[in-house]
Amino acid sequence: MAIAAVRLNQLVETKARILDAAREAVALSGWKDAQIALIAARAGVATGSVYRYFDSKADLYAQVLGLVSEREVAVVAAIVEAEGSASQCLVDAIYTFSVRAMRGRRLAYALIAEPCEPEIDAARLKYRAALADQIARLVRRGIANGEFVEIDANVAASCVTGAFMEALVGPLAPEAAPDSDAAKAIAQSIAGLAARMLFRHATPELTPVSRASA
Amino acid sequence: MAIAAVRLNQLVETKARILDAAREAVALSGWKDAQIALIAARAGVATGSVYRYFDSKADLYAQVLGLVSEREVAVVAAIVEAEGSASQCLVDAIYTFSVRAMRGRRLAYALIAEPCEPEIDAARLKYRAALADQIARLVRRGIANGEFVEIDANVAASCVTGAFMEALVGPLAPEAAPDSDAAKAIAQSIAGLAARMLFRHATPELTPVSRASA
DNA sequence: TGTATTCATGAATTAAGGTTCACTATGGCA
DNA sequence: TGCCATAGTGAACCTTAATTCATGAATACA
Repeated sequence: MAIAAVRLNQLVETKARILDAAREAVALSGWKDAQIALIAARAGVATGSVYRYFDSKADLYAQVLGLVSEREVAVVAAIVEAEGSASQCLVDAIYTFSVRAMRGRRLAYALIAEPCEPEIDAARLKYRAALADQIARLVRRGIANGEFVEIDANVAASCVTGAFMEALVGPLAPEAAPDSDAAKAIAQSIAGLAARMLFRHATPELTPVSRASA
Repeated sequence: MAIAAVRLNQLVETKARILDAAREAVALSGWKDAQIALIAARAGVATGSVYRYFDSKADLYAQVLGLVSEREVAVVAAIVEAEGSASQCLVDAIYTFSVRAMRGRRLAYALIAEPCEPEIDAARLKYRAALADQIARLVRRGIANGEFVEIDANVAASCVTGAFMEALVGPLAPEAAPDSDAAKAIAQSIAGLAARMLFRHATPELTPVSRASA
């Protein structure tokens, strides 16, 4: 039993290694290198082995995208849950998401904007929807306590999500390369703007200092 | 010379027929039917003939996307140029774009959100950029005359463009099917929200009646 | 009418990478 | 030690459309 567990661990580990290799490849040079043979080589396994862990290429990359997305969605979710005004949480969430994206720019670009296969495109839609869901919760809170204008929470969440995602496309593009300070400034503009959509009254401060390091 | 002109016309006409066929096919059932052989049949020419007019499949679809986009960008540009407050023009532009998109829902879905080949994805980015450029002009005007908050016009334009585009994804999806009235209501929500991002003061009326029929 | 040029045809070819599978290696177990 | 189940291997296979091209038809012009 103990040894069977070791064996199971190896399986889990190999799968993780393939997922990692795939993520790294995408983070390094985008979808053009998202080829089974290349990823297998990078993971140190044979091409065929990939198919012991994943049904298909689409499955593999959907899982890669899912893993990375989950992490980002979780970060946003944590900020959404945080205490404080809905307005401030919204600004923080967008700011943090943006800064993190620009920190891992190549991967973020691949996940958000880079032209890619239809299957990956489809997985992206889910990712965006998951993000929008988190934002929607925050929107409802803000509407409930009077901070935000009264509007359909899902429409509002889509608008907010679209706003900051689209605004990131330019800064994330490989030919752009804002340094850390520029990235923070961009993130602040984006967060301030996108959140303004919903504010009933004045704009809150755009200085999400504390949670920004998340 | 006279006859050469006739001949030239036929060439132009055939090319147009292929473009039309491609557009129709996409408008009918999306990118899955965007196949050279199918489009050729639909246009009433042989498969090989398509290659007398287009370098490649990617070229053909880039041109299809370009043609349709140009029209929409032109509509937006006209509203951007129109007299009146920048705020009102912004709301009108977004409203009109949204209503038009939902009127030609399947094609709009394909152009905006449907998972597709990387080459088409790439063409989409240009389309969005062109739209954002128009919005940016309006943003500059609004900033100049004090209607809008002072903010980088390009970032702002991206946010606005992203906001309404993303908000349209849901309503445009094939499984959704808002009727004409519902579509107008959605368009109004979107336009009102997206534009609010920029307003320095109060929200203007969300009743872009006159230009909405454009 | 003859001929050169251009255009159209669509079956055959190509390409590129995803997927399979017959075989081998490994490690647990009696 | 020998056997079995499970994991690994990677070259060969397939699939699916895009693309080509040898051939034929049509047109302009002398």
